[in-house]
Amino acid sequence: MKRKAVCTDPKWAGRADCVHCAIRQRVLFADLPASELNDALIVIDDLVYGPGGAIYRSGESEAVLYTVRRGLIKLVRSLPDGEQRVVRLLKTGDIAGIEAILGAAYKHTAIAIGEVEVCRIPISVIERLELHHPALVHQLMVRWQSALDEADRALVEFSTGSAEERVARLLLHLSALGRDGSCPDLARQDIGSLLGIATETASRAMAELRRRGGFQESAGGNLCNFDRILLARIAESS
Amino acid sequence: MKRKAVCTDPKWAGRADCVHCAIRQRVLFADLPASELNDALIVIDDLVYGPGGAIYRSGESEAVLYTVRRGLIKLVRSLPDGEQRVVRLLKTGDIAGIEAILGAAYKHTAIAIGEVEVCRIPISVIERLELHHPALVHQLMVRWQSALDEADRALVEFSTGSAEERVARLLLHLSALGRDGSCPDLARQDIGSLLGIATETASRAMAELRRRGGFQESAGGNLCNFDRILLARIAESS
DNA sequence: CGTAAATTTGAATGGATTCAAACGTGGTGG
DNA sequence: CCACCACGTTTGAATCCATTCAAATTTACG
Repeated sequence: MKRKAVCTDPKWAGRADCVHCAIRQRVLFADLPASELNDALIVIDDLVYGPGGAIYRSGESEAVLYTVRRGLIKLVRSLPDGEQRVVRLLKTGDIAGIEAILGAAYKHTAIAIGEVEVCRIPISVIERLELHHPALVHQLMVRWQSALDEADRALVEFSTGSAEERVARLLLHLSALGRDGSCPDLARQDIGSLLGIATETASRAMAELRRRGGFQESAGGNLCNFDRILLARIAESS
Repeated sequence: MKRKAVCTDPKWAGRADCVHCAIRQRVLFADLPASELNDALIVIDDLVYGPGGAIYRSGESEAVLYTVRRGLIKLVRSLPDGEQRVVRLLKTGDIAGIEAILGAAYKHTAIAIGEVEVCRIPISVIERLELHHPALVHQLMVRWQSALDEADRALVEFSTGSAEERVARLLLHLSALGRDGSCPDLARQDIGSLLGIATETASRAMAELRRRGGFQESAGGNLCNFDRILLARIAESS
């Protein structure tokens, strides 16, 4: 119901071209032969979401999963009392909504941070490919495991220690994502929700780390020039 | 190297008997025919660990995973600075060390809380059964997903809000595990490490909840008679 | 029964939160 | 083009909750 006729959907960027995909070796179909992919990609769409755009919402079930091609996605989960928390961040190559494979409703709401490009892959494609390619099953397991690793990281690194330690660990993590050593400047509210601290506390910690030379901000509003040694020292100074 | 000759290992309780297993419908082999299991169980051991016993340790790689038959296991992860945190608890039917399927080293240290009985399943058994039974693959995915759910729960419910809220949520969770409405009285240190609060804070919060009638303690040192309505109200009183 | 370990309780400290206000910035409309 | 508003960020100050250190108490166990 979300999907309109192709040309009227502002998010639609085109049919996917898995065979020539620039990040193919990083995604789910890494181990599949090109011949198999041609059949699949007729139903795989390439979508672009703007900042704050919702890829899917908690409780929906669409029988679709998404591969992140570009940008950063936050997975948000709500507490019964209305408070909500960012559970983890998804980067290029990660999968959003993997629980759809099991027929389950989405467990989180997935929101684009900045501009995000994703591939929308129906579960039916996975199921069809799965039959003949055990490698895909293995890839799925790898993805599940790395989601689990990230979840554990969120708990151990981002939810333990003082506010400054947590922010330092987050910056170390983010700065290691891209290859150019820069990373988007997250909203203070998102930082707080991810680290389990108040927005103001996140702002204070960021200001303090910048003042101490832990990082700088580039023209495009990105963070750069991280002093990883300094940040690492702060991150472990319990 | 940990495994001694069968009869000299004090943990060894016998060969597994999957076909007649009392919790078979709750474990990994739920969907497999009995005929297949007979071949497998010759290498599946039934082990019993005492309180504090280590099923495996972080960094080891044994090509073995474990099914929890009885008791509670805590998965512990250490921070670089030496501090350690309980990442999540495993209950009857859960799998410990599922990452071994991917050939990875164990990501946590698994410690028995109270007496714990587990089945020790070599990965080779999984791989052999996997070939002919897609249902097992599906079961594995289900397990991975539920581990992920539990990890998210640890973050959202156990690592958010005031100390009292967290303890109330933990008690609600624990009291829902067994069918008799009782649960083991966790060590205050474990509660603290699981909820990200100090041991003393955990003790104070438990005392306060007991004083308010949130639960009582039975003869066996277990907790019982939970006032789930009261606990739920406390858990959501942000 | 006696020692070690865990739990509980107390009091002081400190860090994070909260409430408020000031500041900067981007966008809209006059 | 500028005024103005909305929104996010930053900063300040008071409060509160959790931590920390310490000691008392209970429990577990040889």
